[in-house]
Amino acid sequence: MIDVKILRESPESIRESQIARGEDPKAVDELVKLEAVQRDLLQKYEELRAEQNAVSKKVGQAEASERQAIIETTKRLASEVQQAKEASDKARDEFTSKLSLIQNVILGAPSGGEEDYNVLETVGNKRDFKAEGFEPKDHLELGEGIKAIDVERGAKISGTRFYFLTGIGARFELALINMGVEYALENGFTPMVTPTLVRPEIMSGAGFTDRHDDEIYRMREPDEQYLTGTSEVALAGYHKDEILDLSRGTKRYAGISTCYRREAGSHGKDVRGIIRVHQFNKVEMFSYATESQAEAEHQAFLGFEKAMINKLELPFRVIDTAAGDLGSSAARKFDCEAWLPTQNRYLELTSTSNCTTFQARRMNTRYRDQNGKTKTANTINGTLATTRWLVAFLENHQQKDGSIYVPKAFRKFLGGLEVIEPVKDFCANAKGHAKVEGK
RNA sequence: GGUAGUGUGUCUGAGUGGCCGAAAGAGCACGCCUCGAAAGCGUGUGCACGGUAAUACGUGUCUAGGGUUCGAAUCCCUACACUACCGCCA
Repeated sequence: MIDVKILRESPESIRESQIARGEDPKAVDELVKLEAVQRDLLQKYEELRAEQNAVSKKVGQAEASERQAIIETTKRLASEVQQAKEASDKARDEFTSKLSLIQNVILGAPSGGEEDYNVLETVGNKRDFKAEGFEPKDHLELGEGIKAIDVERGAKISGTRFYFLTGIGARFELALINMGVEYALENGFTPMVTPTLVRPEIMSGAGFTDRHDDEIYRMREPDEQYLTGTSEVALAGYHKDEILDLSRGTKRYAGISTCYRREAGSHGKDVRGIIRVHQFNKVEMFSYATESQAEAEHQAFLGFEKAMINKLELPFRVIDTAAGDLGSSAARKFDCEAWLPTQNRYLELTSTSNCTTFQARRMNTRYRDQNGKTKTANTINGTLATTRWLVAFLENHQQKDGSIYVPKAFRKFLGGLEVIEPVKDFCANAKGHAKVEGK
């Protein structure tokens, strides 16, 4: 939720932000009017209420003889107050429900839609498979070759866009998570295994509202929880209604959780393999920061993501996402996208957003500044590692014979494996991939 | 799932219809004392919104939402949470 103060004091900045996102700025003008109406009605109610309180107070002190007369007048007042309150509440509800539809005010993001991102940086070199003398295979073919991915049985068991990670695939997943957690620890994050079912107010507080029905799983009645698509949701709610001490730096958490996404709006997109799936695992960075810490923390998150991708020796680029492609909570978002040789395009591996005060406002998470004043906290989130990395890993590190090179920094998390060899038979242990470091 | 109890400010905790935004203590801030600190003493100390040049002032807030009443921390209902016991279960 955006700050009402900004709406009152500089609605122009919100208008501009909405325009950059490709939204109709008329909604902002309407909100300004609604806010004034709402405030006016609130004042009227409060005046009446003050009068009622004053008169009611006299009842207790009055002599028995005059008490009855006073009660008569307060009775009349009480019904007026009731009416004024109803009018005021109604105006407030209308205002807040419309206010909550306004997305966060952007912070330097380029304006425009999905294609209007800025490329900030390109890291590493794309491999030249022609020069190497073979046609690259895609991640699914490779994954099946080393018996790491089984989408057929995934579909049999759960439906399309589900998969099994088998043998070395399952080990890759655990290794990646372990590497992420170890790296997070080195950088002052507290690892957290989070709930993946959350109450509706946590879901909407984090900025995932019912508007996103086609993206979100929800429990059947009478259970009201949502399945979260990222541990960001649980971590954004973790400090709900709390006042944090951020005087010694940001509060950093690394959420480890399974993530669930309906992907109902993405028919026909990324249908092959495990690029876009309903369920995956993720290590997610999440930070609470003061106003002055927030942008630096966002940059730090981007740095952590780049470092992690470098550990896997993947070629990638960093983009500054355009306003129209930001989530409603984000004021700015950087994505790291790995090169996908078989599709001749980049694929999003990480995403880090600065949500400024948008999430924390509804969660009522605050901190005290140097003067002891309470202020709404800023939240920053970012992917540290996730199942999708397997796709980029397989495609970029494949060798002519279908084996997969394991980057040095990653080996210790994978039992010392240097190369993953294709295997004929399904094999749940490492014996089928026996090239171990040092041997 | 059932029954019972509990839910008060940063924390502990008093408060059973008007004198309660709330005793007391702790914590915190400031001052005195001290070379400095601790102890001691004194003063102050919630939040949100409206309002003001700033004060003043007003409204709301004792888990949340309803209700009763002229008036609710206090009485009633519902939800949520916690605790205990029972049941069930990995």
